[in-house]
Amino acid sequence: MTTKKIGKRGRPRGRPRGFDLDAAILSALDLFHRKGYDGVGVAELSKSMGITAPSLYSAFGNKRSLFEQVLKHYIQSQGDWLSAALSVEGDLSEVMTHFFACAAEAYTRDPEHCGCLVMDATRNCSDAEAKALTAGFRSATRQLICDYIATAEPTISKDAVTALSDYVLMILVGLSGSARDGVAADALKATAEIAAAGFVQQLQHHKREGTLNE
Amino acid sequence: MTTKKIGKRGRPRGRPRGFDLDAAILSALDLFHRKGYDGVGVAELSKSMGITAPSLYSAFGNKRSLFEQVLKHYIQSQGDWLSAALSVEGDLSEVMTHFFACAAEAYTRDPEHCGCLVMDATRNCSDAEAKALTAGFRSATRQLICDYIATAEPTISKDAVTALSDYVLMILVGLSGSARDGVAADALKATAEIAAAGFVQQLQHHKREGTLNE
DNA sequence: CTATTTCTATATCGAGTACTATAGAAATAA
DNA sequence: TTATTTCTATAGTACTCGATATAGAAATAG
Repeated sequence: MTTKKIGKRGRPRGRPRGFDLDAAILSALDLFHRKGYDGVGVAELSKSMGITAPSLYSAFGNKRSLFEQVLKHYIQSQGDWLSAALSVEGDLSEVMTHFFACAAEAYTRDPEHCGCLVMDATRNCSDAEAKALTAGFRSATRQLICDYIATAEPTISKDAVTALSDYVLMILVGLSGSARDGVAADALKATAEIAAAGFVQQLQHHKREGTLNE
Repeated sequence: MTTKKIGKRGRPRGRPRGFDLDAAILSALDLFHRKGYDGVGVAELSKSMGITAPSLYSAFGNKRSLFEQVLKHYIQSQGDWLSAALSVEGDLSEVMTHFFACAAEAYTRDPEHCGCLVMDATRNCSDAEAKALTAGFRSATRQLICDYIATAEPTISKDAVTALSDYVLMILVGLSGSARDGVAADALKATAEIAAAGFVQQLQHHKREGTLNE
């Protein structure tokens, strides 16, 4: 993990790396998603990548730093369903109902990689810094949802936005955990619909409150 | 873990055990609840119990068997809120709203032991048999809820009971996981109320279906 | 070519994992 | 008392953990 001095022909000075970084990250993502952070060892990671431990450390620093890069890659690739689900047309109730359905679908799409890496990869993890990494991404997700709700429904109170956002995140935790517990895709989708009904009802409750106070 | 031959005075033959079994199980429960199954080692367990590893193995067999006994103790003590919450007077909607509130309260009552042992202790666990133990208790919980709903509302279809039970368990997973993620007690209680609203609405939907088909 | 840089492979570090063989201590029964 | 049973403590099994020191191989620059 040292900075590379670039030669005149654009290539770094010494012997070039003998493996593909992105492929290695994908390989690590596969394992971290299956087994969680503590469930995977460096030996298994390096073997799955087809490289040796020193090469892994040279390329990624350490296990935690590799996990961080895996998380970022995950957000950019698999995590795109989130922003996509919030980009559809419709009022807030419709969008969030669609959003919950998308979550249930995303969390069960690949039976080998159930649930969400951000939600569940560091559960019962002994490494506090690794837990902080996922916590940061969860916090960012919560902020995203907060902003979306506040923009879509400017009339409801800040407290109401907070409560609804907390609820949405709790549902994501529940859907991800249930998916990892083996709940089937259609069953999870049905529970997501019920969860959406709760959101819609609570939102209408807050909207009534808002108009009463005008 | 051998069977003990009882002497004439009711006490076993040899040297009696020098520590309290129940206190040891409580000590193990404390650690398993904090850190999960894989997060605790036998050395830490025995140290916390104030005994040595051989004494632990003699008394409990192995780590997994100790965990099993801890789980059973947990169900009988902390888990009593579940049956208690289902024993109150009221219609199904009222009871389940109370049930969700009780779950949120139970999962945040002790800040040192957030969430539910059955829901979260074996997340990302490498021991398949330990995972099967918690899965069995989750399955029993689901059955309990299934039976309760079917008894309280005999008119709704079997599929509706299944869908509602799946939803309840998903909410428990979400509440437990969120509690372990550090969501505050009052915030979790607010989300539990929204989740209850979803249950009530879906139940009324199924009841309308039921009366239409009569 | 030589010198330099950087990758890779072997082998290993100390610490921790679940678990146990052995011996001694403490209770019992006879 | 002596013999038996069972607990406890020391020490150690073989294994895995994350991480690395060292040496050699392969690419560069000059």
